[in-house]
Amino acid sequence: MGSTAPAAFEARKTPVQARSGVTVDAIHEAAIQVLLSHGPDRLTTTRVATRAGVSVGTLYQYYPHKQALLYAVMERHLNRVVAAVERACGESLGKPIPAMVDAVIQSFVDAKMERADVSRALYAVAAEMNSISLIRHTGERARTALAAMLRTAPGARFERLEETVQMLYAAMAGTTRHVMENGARPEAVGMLRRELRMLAESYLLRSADGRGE
Amino acid sequence: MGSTAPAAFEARKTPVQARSGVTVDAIHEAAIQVLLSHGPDRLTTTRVATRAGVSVGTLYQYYPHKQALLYAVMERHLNRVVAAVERACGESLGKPIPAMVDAVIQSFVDAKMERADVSRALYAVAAEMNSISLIRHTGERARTALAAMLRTAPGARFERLEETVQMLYAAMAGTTRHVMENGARPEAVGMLRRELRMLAESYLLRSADGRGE
DNA sequence: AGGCCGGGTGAAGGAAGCTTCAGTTAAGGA
DNA sequence: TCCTTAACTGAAGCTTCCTTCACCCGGCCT
Repeated sequence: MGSTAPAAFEARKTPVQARSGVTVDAIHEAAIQVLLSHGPDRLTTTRVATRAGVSVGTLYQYYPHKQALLYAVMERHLNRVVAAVERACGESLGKPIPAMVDAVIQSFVDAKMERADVSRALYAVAAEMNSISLIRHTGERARTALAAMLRTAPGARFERLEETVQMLYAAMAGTTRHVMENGARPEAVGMLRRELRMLAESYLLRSADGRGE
Repeated sequence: MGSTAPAAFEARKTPVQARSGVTVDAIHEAAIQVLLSHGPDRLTTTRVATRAGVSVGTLYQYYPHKQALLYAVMERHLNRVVAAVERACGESLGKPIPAMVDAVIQSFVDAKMERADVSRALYAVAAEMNSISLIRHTGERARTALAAMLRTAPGARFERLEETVQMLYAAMAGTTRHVMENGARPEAVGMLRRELRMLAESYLLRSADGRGE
């Protein structure tokens, strides 16, 4: 985990005994809770530690500073989501576009929703991590997987695949974020699933010269 | 200005003489500069004041606290953008869907780009204003205008206009944000314009039962 | 000329947080 | 059982900022 994390954000020490593993998890979870209940600017290391049931000192044993903690939480979440997208893409190679869309949109939304609270909490953090490449890099991975998949769509010929994929991904991420930031109510999620599929499908079919099936 | 701003965020005093108007503008501009060069969490009132060429005291003469300043900057920008969308919608009543899309997407992207730096700087702030209704409220206005426009599209019958509009707006905002956060390079903006139009058009035509002409 | 007032100044008080470190507690092997 | 070492503790130092307030400047009216 975190093999590509910039030096400044690397974890301080790796859990050896079992209990410390539990502690790290508790800290992660606490960070999310605090993020949600107090907001990003009122997240203090002490608060996180208290919520996790440990002392601040313990927190600093695993993370060199506050930012590193947030980075780790973010990383864990993003990895989960891209992994889901990559899997869906891999399993849809060669299928017609509508099937691809079904698979990808579903797994994407599912991954986000499985820990909707985390997603929601992290959007706020993301802004302050702007300069960091983590997010950029993760998006890159997702787009690569999508492009690889679309290239195998039977009968489809994308004029500018790069751009199409970029747009597709931005639309996916953007609309999902929107729903999240408005509370992710079940009916809103249902509508997201339905409409996002429609949006993606109509856009892709239109972009694919050869009609995509 | 700011007639709907919550009491806690209201400006302290309204400029009377000309020079104070200049000062307020300078402070606004400085806030944006600092936001861009230092990031939201390193924006300090002193830094903003210095950059604006005034002293902190002056800043506090117009805004009761830091948040109020950021609120004001945000408000000004959002108003500009929604106004542009509302105008485009108003002028496109009764036109066929592709024409509507052309007008709206163009004015939206234009409005964002006219002060791309502001847009970019404010995304970061937005996260910390999550609880505030300003953003929600502005989105509402935009969606209302879009819905009113789409209702007049000849030959189109939208099954679930509410949802369609919500999705459309989320896609517009989401993709634009994406481009912004990646630096808004000219070619990226060009691609945004082109692809967003295509995406919106194909989605809307597909959503409109009656084909929308 | 005198004084009123919009506008401006910036040192200093005080709160809030991050991070450290000297010291304590608990595991697990010998 | 004893000892080494991982894990944990939390008060205190230090820094950073927000915000205030007592005071200054200069135009304009009488």
